Amino acid sequence: MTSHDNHAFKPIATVDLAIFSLSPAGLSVLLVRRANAPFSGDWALPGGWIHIDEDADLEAAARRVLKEKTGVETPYLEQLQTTGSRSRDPRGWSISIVYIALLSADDVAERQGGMAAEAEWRMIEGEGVGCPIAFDHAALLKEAVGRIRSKVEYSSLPGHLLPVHFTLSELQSVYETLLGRKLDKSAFRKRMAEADFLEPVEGEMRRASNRPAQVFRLKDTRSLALFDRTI
Amino acid sequence: MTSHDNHAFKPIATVDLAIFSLSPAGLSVLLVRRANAPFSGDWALPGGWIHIDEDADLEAAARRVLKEKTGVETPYLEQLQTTGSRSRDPRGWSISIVYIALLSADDVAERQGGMAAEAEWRMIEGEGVGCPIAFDHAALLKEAVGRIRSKVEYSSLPGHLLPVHFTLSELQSVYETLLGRKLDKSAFRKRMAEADFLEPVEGEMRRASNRPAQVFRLKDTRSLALFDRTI
DNA sequence: TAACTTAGTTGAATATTTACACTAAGGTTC
DNA sequence: GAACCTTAGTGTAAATATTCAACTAAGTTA
Repeated sequence: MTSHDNHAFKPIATVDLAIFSLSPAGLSVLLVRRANAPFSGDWALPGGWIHIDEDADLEAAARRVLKEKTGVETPYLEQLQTTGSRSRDPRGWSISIVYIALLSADDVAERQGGMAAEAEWRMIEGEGVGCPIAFDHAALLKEAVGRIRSKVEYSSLPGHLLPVHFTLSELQSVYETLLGRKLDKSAFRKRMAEADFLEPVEGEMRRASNRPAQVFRLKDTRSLALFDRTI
Repeated sequence: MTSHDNHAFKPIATVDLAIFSLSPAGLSVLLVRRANAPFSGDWALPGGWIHIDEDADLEAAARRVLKEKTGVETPYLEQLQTTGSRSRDPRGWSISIVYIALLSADDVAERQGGMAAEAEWRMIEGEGVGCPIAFDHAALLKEAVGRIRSKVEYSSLPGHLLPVHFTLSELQSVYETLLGRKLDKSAFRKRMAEADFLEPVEGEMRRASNRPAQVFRLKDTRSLALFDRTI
């Protein structure tokens, strides 16, 4: 290519994932305990090398890592950002391509067995988890949490954390939990209707000791719907 | 680290830039002509290897490339996305970290000399330039143009393409050009005032054969202001 | 069957947006 | 220098959207 071709820099490159799910009190992220140096024994975001033979592209690598750690194959997945520097890994100049994955509560419930050993869900408190984590993963997690909280304001993001089937009241409740404030029921329903990302599951009603509620599902589990305005 | 440590994959990694400026009819992007294989002689987004000794982190690498190609040191710079795949470069599995840079019209005017030879401004028409470009750069450019057009709707982005000093009418005109539609003057001025990213240059007025206009500048040339709603 | 609970809708008061007209401040023309 | 032209900048009334809270609906439980 250029004169640089001879000493073309090949960095250490990993794909790391901030995998989120919903716990009753709010957002949780999946952490794994590192088995080897550096940071052996510390908690970290799950990640791994790109497998040149196995992975066709970056997103495929992210899906592979996700499947290895959780057993889940069809999450909502989006690229967050890439960090790279001389100092973030003691082994040398390294790059991390970070993805955000959102797991449906159904996936979390079903795949308890498929979870990697030494993996653990940790509640998000404020901008991160309460304990130190390896590398610059605390900063990456902070970015991820910021992106998620921001997108709750103007997208269908919370719908991707619920079970496949849910009611409007359940959806509203997740928005309220993630936003940390109450929403008006009628305004909320109007926004959801406008954004047009839900479809009723015909004939399915959630029954309790009161008026039954219509059950809905996402029209598209692979992409977010964006609102014209904040919720 | 893990058993992968022995065959830790080290991809080809470059930092590539979509450098935008304003021409009278709209947005332009800087392309360079490739001197070597692959795609020798083709136009491409400017980019380069990471210099392990010179660059502390990815953004530093992007700034270095930008300075080499344009002479500009203080642009607005933001990371767009990272692509990586087996097939995007014939030399093997490769990664490109793509940045968007916005150049002030003053920078473009002043640094005509500092520009790299074999570099050229190309008008954006629709989603890209009218001619084929190397690698997957057409797709990257399309993403970059999409991000820019989207951010015009809810941010101060167009202000970073103007000369350092400008009037509100000039700013509105850039918004209109990039959006492809006319805006209401009074609503536009209200948005700008709310967003609070402009400061008047005291005593400076743009004079013509009509009422003089107050001259403004950005309060912060390194970051975008985001609006509460679309413009 | 009355009471209770949550689902889902309606509507009046309030705030925001939009469209457009208006005033302001120069230079230019005659 | 007065009338006129052009663009800067502001004001306002009508239309639209949001907010807040009450209302009706449909089930279970006592």
